[in-house]
Amino acid sequence: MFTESKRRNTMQGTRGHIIAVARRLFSEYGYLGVSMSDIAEKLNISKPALYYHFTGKTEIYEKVLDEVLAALKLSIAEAFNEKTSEKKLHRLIRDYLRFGFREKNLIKALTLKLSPPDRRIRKYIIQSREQIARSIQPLVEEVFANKNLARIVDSKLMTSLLTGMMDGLLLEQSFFNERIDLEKVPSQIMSVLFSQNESRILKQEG
Amino acid sequence: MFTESKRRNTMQGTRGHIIAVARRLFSEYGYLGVSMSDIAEKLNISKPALYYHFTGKTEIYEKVLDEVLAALKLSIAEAFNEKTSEKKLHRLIRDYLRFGFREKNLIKALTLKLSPPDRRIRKYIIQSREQIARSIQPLVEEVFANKNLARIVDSKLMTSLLTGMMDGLLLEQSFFNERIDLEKVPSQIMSVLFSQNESRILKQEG
DNA sequence: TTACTTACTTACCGACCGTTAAGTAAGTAA
DNA sequence: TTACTTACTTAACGGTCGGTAAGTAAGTAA
Repeated sequence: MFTESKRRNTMQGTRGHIIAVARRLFSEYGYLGVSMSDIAEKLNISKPALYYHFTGKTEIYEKVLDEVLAALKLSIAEAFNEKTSEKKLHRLIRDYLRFGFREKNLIKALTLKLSPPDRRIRKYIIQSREQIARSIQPLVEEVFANKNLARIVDSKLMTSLLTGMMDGLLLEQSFFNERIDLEKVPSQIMSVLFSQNESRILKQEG
Repeated sequence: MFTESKRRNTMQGTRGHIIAVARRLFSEYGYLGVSMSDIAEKLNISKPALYYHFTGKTEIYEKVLDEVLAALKLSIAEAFNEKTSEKKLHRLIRDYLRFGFREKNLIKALTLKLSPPDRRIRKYIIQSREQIARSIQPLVEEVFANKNLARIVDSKLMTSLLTGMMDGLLLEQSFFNERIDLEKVPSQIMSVLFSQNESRILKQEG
């Protein structure tokens, strides 16, 4: 029989370790900034061992993206558990920023043109971003509905401005090393985007 | 004497060509995505010829940044020629977005960690970004001064949100290939950021 | 015990990286 | 003409890249 305990390294376990380590490296240094040797070294295994588990660098990157984007989607879904629209959006902003801070360069790196074999990764990222935007937009619409701004800016652009703002903050923050204050900034973003004259939308949620 | 006309390639002329070509390439593919061979090939000269004019890749990149950032600063300075604060800011936003579109990956690429010899480039970029932020902030303050928001969000964060928003839009736009509509978007950004109940701040400027 | 699979390792491949050494044709200065 | 400088070229360097071929120790199945 297959005695799990005596096996020192199971296929699945090692794959998981590789992805976890690669995720940290790619998030920090970007796709071009991380070599297969870097990954292997961090794992204390040989470079070719990586090719036992994956077909190549591209596949590893793809699996890392799978994991990360799944986590982001989950995080967004959870924000919908909050009670009011405002609280939902507030939490979504906070979690998005938190996420973006951890995975700094993972996606950003891919905006750079890549060699042909990596086009499908690009496609995959674009798809994922579209999905994310689509999941945010209804929420923006809700919060946004009864404001006067709705006559000037449609909710799609508004969503775009919101995600843009968040991405931009993350970009800026990766230059200067000040961390975004997740206690305050989400509220302030909401004030800026959605407040009219009076703006006492939100405290923190418990 | 020095007969300029018979000389086929003058030092300065060639340097200028190299920088111009390198600028286009770095803007499109980022620092790591462009090799010295790429640059040389586009110029129809040999790779070592580049080392006659520059000490290395780093210096070329630095000169490209010099040129580009000077252009951006000039463009910002020109925005201050407009008459009202609103028009100034409107034009600044438009020009910033236009600029960012052209130089997509030039600066973004540098958010990725670089090898030690390139640290100074990073430093240089950070400095430049700080300068730019400082030049925008007073304008934000002006437009922002008599709005209620000023009590909730300070002008520094507001500036940060503005540049963040613009950078984020550019980032997003580099994923999907839709161009930003420079006729409309700047006004809409201003509406979102600065409008209170009534928002008829701006048409276009002639 | 024997045959086979799993999970690696060592050694190496060709391509390309940024960079340098050495040579050279053309132009300039005396 | 001679000596020198300018603006390159060809050839090659050591290093690293992503990827592969071949061998191997340990575990499993009969």
